[in-house]
Order: sequence, then structure tokens, then C-alpha cells
Amino acid sequence: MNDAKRENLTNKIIIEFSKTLEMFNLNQLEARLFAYLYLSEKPLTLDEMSEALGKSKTSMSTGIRSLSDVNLVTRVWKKGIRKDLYQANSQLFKSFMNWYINKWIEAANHQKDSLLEIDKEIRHEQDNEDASENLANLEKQLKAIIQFHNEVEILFRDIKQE
Amino acid sequence: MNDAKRENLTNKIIIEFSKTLEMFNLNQLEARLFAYLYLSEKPLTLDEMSEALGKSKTSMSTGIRSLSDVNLVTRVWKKGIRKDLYQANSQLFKSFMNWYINKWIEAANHQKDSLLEIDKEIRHEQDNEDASENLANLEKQLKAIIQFHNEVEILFRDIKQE
DNA sequence: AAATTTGTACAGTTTAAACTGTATGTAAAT
DNA sequence: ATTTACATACAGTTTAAACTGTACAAATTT
Repeated sequence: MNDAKRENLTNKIIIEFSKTLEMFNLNQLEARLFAYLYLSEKPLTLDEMSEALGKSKTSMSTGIRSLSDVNLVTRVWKKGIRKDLYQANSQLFKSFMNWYINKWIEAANHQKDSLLEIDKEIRHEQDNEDASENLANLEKQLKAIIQFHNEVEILFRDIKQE
Repeated sequence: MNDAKRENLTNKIIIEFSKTLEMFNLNQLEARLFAYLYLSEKPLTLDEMSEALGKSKTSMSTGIRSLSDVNLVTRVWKKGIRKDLYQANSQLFKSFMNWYINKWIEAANHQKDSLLEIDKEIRHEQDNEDASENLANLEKQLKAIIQFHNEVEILFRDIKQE
């Protein structure tokens, strides 16, 4: 009956930890997966995770792949073991912040570029204009939105250096 | 045919801007709603938004309510107009960052408290232990998770002051 | 080489989120 | 006081996300 106690405590931790992880835009499965993996002392196989979380192996496969893609989880080799083993990256703060901040910078930058393209289009439109219409206001708002993207990008770049 | 041109440009902006807004955990409707509202020069009614975004008035109502709840959108009064009028808060960076950072701080803090409760439970468990089991490792990991929450909270508090 | 074990692609199902139309209570207008 | 116009609660529907089981290719074991 002691294993049950331990499992109960583990579950409670997973539930709370997951809530935070979901704020990083992990979906529920990914969050639980990471949390469980982190709490485990040793690397785990897809089958073990499937068993523990009560979800299909396919789900584990896709979930682990997502987490690996963003470097939150690492595949690990152990001689004599055929199955893939995975473990959570142990540097919680560093791993998550690094990934998240970069995601923000990249997104802000990319969308800013797209918006600058649109701005170009507007200005071009304003040139050969029949003067019947006024795009000036739209462009003014657009400029503010671009500036917003700039500020977001700068903020996260600053955080990156801290 | 000039209105069509303008609408086309507006749509392009909305699409790009929305992507950024969704990174703040707005859902698609909320993002588009805010973007459209921001681009509009004047406050809009639910019916106007419904018409413009091609979604039901009920959707507008719930979407606007969400945005109002977090202070991204404000209700506005104009004499002689019976319908509710809404406008986007014009201080993009300030509004979004303020809201988002507070959300993070609150969440990190709250989950940290829950985790501390669990830690208490574990320590209590360890006392009247039949020694048959070892929760030490679990507690070690839990401590690290709590520390993670601490660091997240501190980071966002720092950002808040900049 | 044959047989077994593994991860994952894919089609189909289940579950949850998003959305709509009707109904209702409230406030303004007549 | 009656009528009209409005926002939203709610039940039901549609759409999208999450999940599963089967099948298959790659790798290992026999």
C-alpha cells in the first residue's frame, strides 16, 4: 500500500506542475508527459509512460516527439536495452525559458516582417491613388502594430541577456 | 472597388496581427476581434463586428466579454446610441504586457503554493514511515520544481519593474 | 534467412472547444 | 403601459483537437 501513497503524491505534483507547463503552450498530454518524466529518477520507455499515464503508445510517441523537438526531452542510450529511452532535461528554468523566449522573438520578428510587407503595399497603393480614398488612418494603426511587435521583440531579447 | 482594396489590406493585417495575439493565449476569435477593433478608428457595436467578422452576435458577445475581463477592450458611451460600443485599448504594449505578466506571476505563485502543500504532505509521510519506502527522491525533485516556480515568478516580477 | 520487437504513419473514433439560433430579462422608446 | 431594441443564457450543432488500434517498415534476435 505504500506504492499507492507514492503514486498518489506523484499524481498531485503532476497536476499542479502541469498547469504551469501548460502556460508555456504545452498541451495537456505534453505537460503531463514532461512532468512524469521529470519526476522519474530514470529514463523511461514509451511503454512505461503509456502504462503510467494510461494513454496509448501512439500518443506517447507523438508527445515525446514534440517535446524532443523543442529540446525539453532527450533520448538516451543504454546498452542492452532495445527500446528508446527518454528523460526530461533537468535544467528546468534554463530549458523552458530558453525555448520560450526564442519562440517569442522568432514569432514577433516574423510577424513584424509580414506587417512591413503590408505597409509597403499600402504605401504603394497610396501613390497611384484616385484620391477617392484614404488609407492614411489604416497605415497609422499598422505602424503602431509594427511598433508593438518591435517592443515585444526587444523585451524578450533583453530578457534573454538578463 | 476601393473599399474592397481597403478590406483586403485590413484582412491581411488582421491575419498577421492575430498570430501574435494568439501567443498571448487569446483564442482565434478573440485575437481577430481585438485586431479588427484596433484597426477601426471608431468604437464598434456587436452587430458591426458580427457583420465584419462573419460570426454570430453571440460569439461577439462572449469574445468581447473575455477581452473586457482582462482589460484589453473597453466599453464606451456615446449619447444617443443605444447599443453598447467597444474599443480596443490603444496602449498595445502596455495593456498586453501588463496583463500577461500578471497572469504569469499569479499562476506561478499559486501553483508554487499548491506544491508547497504537497511537500508538507510528503515530509509528514516521511515521519511516520515504516521505513519500507523512500520518498526522499520524490521530494528532491519536488523541491527543484518549486524552485523553478520561484524563478519564474521572480523573472516576471523583474520584468514588471524593468 | 526467418521471426520478433520496436517506433510511428494513417484512418477512424472520441472528446472537447467553438459556434449558432432561439428564448428571456432588461432598458429605452413610444 | 405597451412596444421595441438590446445583450446574453442556454441547448443544440458544427468543427477541430486529441486519442486509439491496426498496419507496416526498420532494426534486432534467433
